[in-house]
Amino acid sequence: MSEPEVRWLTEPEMDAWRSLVHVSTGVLAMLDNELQAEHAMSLGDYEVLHYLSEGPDHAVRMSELAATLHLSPSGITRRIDGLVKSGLVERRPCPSDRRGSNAVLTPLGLKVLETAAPTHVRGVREYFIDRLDAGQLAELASALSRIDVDEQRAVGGCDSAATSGDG
Amino acid sequence: MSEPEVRWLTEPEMDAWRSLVHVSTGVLAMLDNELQAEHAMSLGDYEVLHYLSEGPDHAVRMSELAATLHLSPSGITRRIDGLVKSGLVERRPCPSDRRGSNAVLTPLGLKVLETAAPTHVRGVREYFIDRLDAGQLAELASALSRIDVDEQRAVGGCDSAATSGDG
DNA sequence: GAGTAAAGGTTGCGGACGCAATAACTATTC
DNA sequence: GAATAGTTATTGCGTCCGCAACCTTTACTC
Repeated sequence: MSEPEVRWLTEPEMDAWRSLVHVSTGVLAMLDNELQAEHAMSLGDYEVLHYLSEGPDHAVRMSELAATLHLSPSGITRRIDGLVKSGLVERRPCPSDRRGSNAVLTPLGLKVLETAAPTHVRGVREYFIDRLDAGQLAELASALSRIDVDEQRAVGGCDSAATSGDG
Repeated sequence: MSEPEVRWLTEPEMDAWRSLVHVSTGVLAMLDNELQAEHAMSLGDYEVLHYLSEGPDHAVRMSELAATLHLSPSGITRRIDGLVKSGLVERRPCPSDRRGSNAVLTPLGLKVLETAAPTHVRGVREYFIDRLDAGQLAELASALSRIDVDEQRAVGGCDSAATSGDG
């Protein structure tokens, strides 16, 4: 038994795929640059703070953070390490499961998040939202929602995104 | 003069943005995992080979590779370093500009690309293309094409993506 | 309860990559 | 032509993060 026939991508399919990668990695890089320049903060850290701010009591389980942000266990551990060292996040034992930890937003962390938020939101608008009309945005969201990534294992060498790079 | 009024994101706007990031980093991570598992190759390397295969004489300028893949100059240098060490790519001086280098696909590199391509294409279909109908795909491509990332500087700390990086 | 399997989280290690500095070359201005 | 500024690519250094190994706690099986 040999190859079960490859269905190569058509031109429009290839275009759509490349656009998705190019746009998302490009916009993410620009947002990161802006946060870095104006608030000395990475987009990754911003995303952690933002997600914590939505959790009950501003607390989220480490494993949940990792899954949401597509980080490995060690990745989320060290990201939280950094935020703890900066005083933006605290680690607390999880009451219901003594294996686990919660990452908790500190008052300072909330303050920093609120300070950085305008920069981030402005960027998301400028580079993404405001370039589409409401209809396009709805179509795009609907299309993307059909692609439920989390049914599969998605942690691992995220290379270029980072490039896919990757990373 | 204080804040020039932040236009916060509406619910659907936020959804669209988060979906874009989540889907793209997630799909990139899965594709990278598959290439890694089946061909011991990163998605980033695959993308370089693929892009080289489309250049005239299978050659592309370093700076052009960097811009296309959203990598910094040092990033593309070391990625090519690795591919040269594996024998998949050669470096050649650029005839028209003696500062520059071309990365050139070797016969082995082309062979490796062709071997890995079915895995990659199958993944792109499975996780992305085949979950949308033709209309959705066209809408999505059209929407994304409105977001021309390269008008701005997009190289810099591409953090989460790369999500991972999203990857 | 004892024994095994599985899950949550941390650490050592190594790879990938951005930034700053540098070298080589080109373009521009005088 | 000389001087200056800009572009291209590479290297030193530091950071981020995935993998594998490990420890602790929980879940499952008997």
